This record gives sequence, structure tokens and C-alpha cells, in this order.
Amino acid sequence: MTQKNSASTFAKGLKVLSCFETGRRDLTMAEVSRLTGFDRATTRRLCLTLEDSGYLQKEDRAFRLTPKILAMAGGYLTANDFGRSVQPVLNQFAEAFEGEIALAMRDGDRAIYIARSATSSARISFGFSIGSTLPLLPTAVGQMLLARGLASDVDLDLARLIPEKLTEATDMDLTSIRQKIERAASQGYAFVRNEFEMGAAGIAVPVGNIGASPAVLATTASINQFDKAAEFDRALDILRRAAMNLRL
Amino acid sequence: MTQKNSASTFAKGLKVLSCFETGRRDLTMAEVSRLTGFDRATTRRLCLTLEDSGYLQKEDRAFRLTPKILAMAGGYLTANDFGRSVQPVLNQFAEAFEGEIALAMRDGDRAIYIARSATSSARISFGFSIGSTLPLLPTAVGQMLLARGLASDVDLDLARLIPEKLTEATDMDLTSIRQKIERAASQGYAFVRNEFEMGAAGIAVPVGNIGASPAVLATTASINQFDKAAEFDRALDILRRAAMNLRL
DNA sequence: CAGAATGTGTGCGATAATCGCACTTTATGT
DNA sequence: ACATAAAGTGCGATTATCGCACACATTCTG
Repeated sequence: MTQKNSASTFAKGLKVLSCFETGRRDLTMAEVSRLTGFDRATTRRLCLTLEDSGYLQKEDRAFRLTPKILAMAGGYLTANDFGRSVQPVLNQFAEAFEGEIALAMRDGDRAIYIARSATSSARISFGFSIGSTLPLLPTAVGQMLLARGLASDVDLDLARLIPEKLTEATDMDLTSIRQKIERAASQGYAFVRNEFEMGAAGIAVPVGNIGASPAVLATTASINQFDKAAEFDRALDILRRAAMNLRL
Repeated sequence: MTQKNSASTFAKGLKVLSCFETGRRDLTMAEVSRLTGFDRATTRRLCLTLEDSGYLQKEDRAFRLTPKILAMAGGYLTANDFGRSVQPVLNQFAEAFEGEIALAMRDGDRAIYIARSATSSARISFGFSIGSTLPLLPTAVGQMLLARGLASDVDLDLARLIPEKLTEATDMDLTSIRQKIERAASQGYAFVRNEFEMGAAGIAVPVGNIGASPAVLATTASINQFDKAAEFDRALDILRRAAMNLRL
């Protein structure tokens, strides 16, 4: 059905492209067709258009993203001047942590890393990088982003977002989650352990806005690194000082 | 004109999207129309489709990329497992340098950073990050990538690529550039000073392939950091050891 | 402040692009 | 060798798209 002010073929194509967002290594046209629900002939034309345009390359019968998509991401980062204004600050404070620090914001129903720095002693595990996406409910980053919203928006979000049991410790109770978000708002930080990844803990603090969108600063580490109150306090202090140093 | 196996509306839309790759902060529909050559009504529909799909947001009358494009980049990085296999090694060797180290590959007629690490003491200047693109001819990264190609491909490339005078010192002579590429191939590293950015020097070494595409590892610094032969040799040695440590 | 320049929004007829179906061919798996 | 899955193809029907011209809105300039 034709919709004013829109190009449905283009929208379909973007949906095909978004199939590659999850990090699935190789996708055949048949798989893309199943994921999108589009007719196989339609999917074929759209995939080949992405290949012609340089965003996908085909190997055997499977497609994968090319690094051209990184250039687009680079366009976003350059437009915001993050390479100069944000990255050096994150590098400095990652060293203060001897760990990892990341700047994140919300994109739809998820959190997304938009800048990150880590030292060689940082915990590897999940393999976070620019562009990594995290769920909102079971992560410190997500809870702090939700906490930065209006209470009425939190109500709407909690009515829509479905908790997903990622570990044995993932909190599936919306009332409990809401309390954590409210506590994050009142105490100025979110702290989550074992809910997103077993053995991992995260702390997130508010940091200002990117455009009109709230951003948060976070660090993740092994849970035992924050066991002692002094270690936790030190990490929180460094995060807060990093937040004050960031010019967003 | 209809072309088999393709969707021209989608291709047009991707061309609109690519207008935002350059890091231009805000683009109006009129500007996008001029850049692409498309009719203004066509451009309007395509821009609004990108907005509907979450890739662009509009502020006043200008559009800008949203962080959603970073998630796509994250899909590329996750598919290649760079967050786990590459980033920790780069972090380790950035510390050895007390500077910057980056993994790059070729994308069309440019080099593109696909992973990067820097310490707080690294030189800021250009603000490189994942997704940063560099020209092939006046950069160590570019010359090393060209050097990794077949001699016949280098011939074709040098016949097509047009040198661009970025600094007073940019080499515009194709014969001279060809010699530098050949030297890079024979000595196993490329070294460039002041040609891309005044005051900046870069060293690049080969590092293996990503998929079927050659990759290189590079560091950049102030030119005076490599003035002494001992400093240069140390940097080259660290780069080579980093290259050996990377599992691509 | 008026006029010029630029950007945006809209309607609509023509037509080109797209769709999706069914069939064929190729590749892979058992 | 056969079954299954994926890809490739042709084509008629239909829809989506295009681009033009005009109107409206915003910004710039003298």
C-alpha cells in the first residue's frame, strides 16, 4: 500500500540490511527471506542491490557485511567529533580504571555503545565495541538510560519491554526492575551484577546529552572487582569524574 | 531504466544515505538533492523513509545520522569477532607504544579503520576512530594496502587514483608514489611523513587477511617521535610483534 | 521591512519499477 | 542416487515511484 512521503521499496531494503545487524556471520538469501518475510525474488533483488552498492559481499551462497558500513558509522562519529572530544577522555579514564569505560545512549529499545576505551587488563568476555547493543532492563547502562527518562516514559517502557532471562540471576520482575530504575535516578548511578552476563558487573552514571538524547557512562568488570565497598566507591568516583570531564 | 536483479529505488536510497558518510553534520533535503542529483520530491521521500526507519533524525530542517548506524557497524565487528580477537591485542600494543595503533583494510578506493586503540598520551589531532577513512596514496596505511596487491592491480590503481594535495608535502608524482609502494612491498613496511597531515607520521605493516581482503596494522604519531632511528626501529618492532600476535 | 532566494510540501498523471508466482536449475546434505 | 534446500528466471499484473509544477514557508539581503 502506497504511503505518502515514503518509499516502501527502500524501507524493505533497509529491513534486509538490518538482518546483518545481529552479527550473524553469513546469511543466505533464503535466510534473509525468512527473517524479513519478503518473497524470495524480492529478497534476491534487494540483496543484490546491497552487493552492487558495496554494503554486502557474497561468498559461496552467503552474504556478509563489508567494512563500508563502518565508514557510515565513522560519518556519525565524525559528525559528532567523538574522535577528538570524547575518545581521549575515555582513554584517560580507562587507564585510571585499568579496565573498560564506555559511552552509551539509547537507540529504540536498546542501549548502544558509541565510544569505548579499554586497557589490556580489561576483562574481555563479551567483546564490546563501538556499536555493541545491550538490552535496557538487565544492564546498568540500560537502567541508567531509563532512569534519565521521565517517570511516565518509564511506565510506558516497562509496559512494553519484555524481560529476557539471560542468566540465572536475571531479574524478571517488573516491579523490582522499576525500583532499580528509581533507585538509579535517586542515587545517581546504576549497578548491576550477573544479570546480563554471569560473573560480570556494571556501573553506569549519567553524563549529559548527545543532541537531545541522554547519554550515560559505564564501566564493566568481574563481579569480584567491586566486592569491596572501597573498590566500588573508587570506580564510581572515577566514572563521575570522567563524566564531568566529558564535553557533550 | 529497469535493471535485472536490482532495485533502483533502493539503490537511490543507499546513495542518499551515503551522503552522510562524510561526517557532514546536518544536511537539508535540498543539499542531499544537490549531492545526489535526484529530484527534490524523490529526495524528500527517501530522506523521510530513512527517518521512519530510524537511521536519520530531523532537527529544524536538517537531517543527521542516528546511532542506529553504529549498531550496523557493531554487526560487522561482531560477525568478525573483533571485540574479542583483535581489540585486546590492540589495547596491549597501544600501551607498548604509549600511543595509537589501528587495524585497517581497503574499501573501494580508500583505507578504512576497522579497529583502533590509543592511550591517553596518543596524539589527538585528526580524531581517528573506527570507521575513519583515509586516502590510499598519501598515507602509510594506504601505501601498505596497495603494496599488498598484485603489481598489475597497482598499475590499474595508479592509473585511476588521482593524487590530492592535502599538505605542502603531499607527493603528487605518480612515479614517485609507485616507488614508495614498491619499497613498502620489499621492506615490509610503509612510512609516510607530513603528506596526509602536517606534523604527522605513520608507519604501517602487513598483518594478514580479513576474509579475502588484505589488512594492515598502523601507528601514527608526531613526526618528531620517529626522528631518531632508534625510536623508529622500536615502533616498527612493536608493530611487527603486534602483527604476529593478531589472529585474523 | 520588502523582496529575493532557498527550502519544503503537495497533488497527480504517466510510466517505469516492482512484485510475487511458478517453474527450472544448481548446490548441498544424507 | 535421491531428497532437500537454495538460487535463478520469466513475465503479466499492479503498484509504487517519479518528476513536474505550483503553493507555501523560511531565511537572507539590501
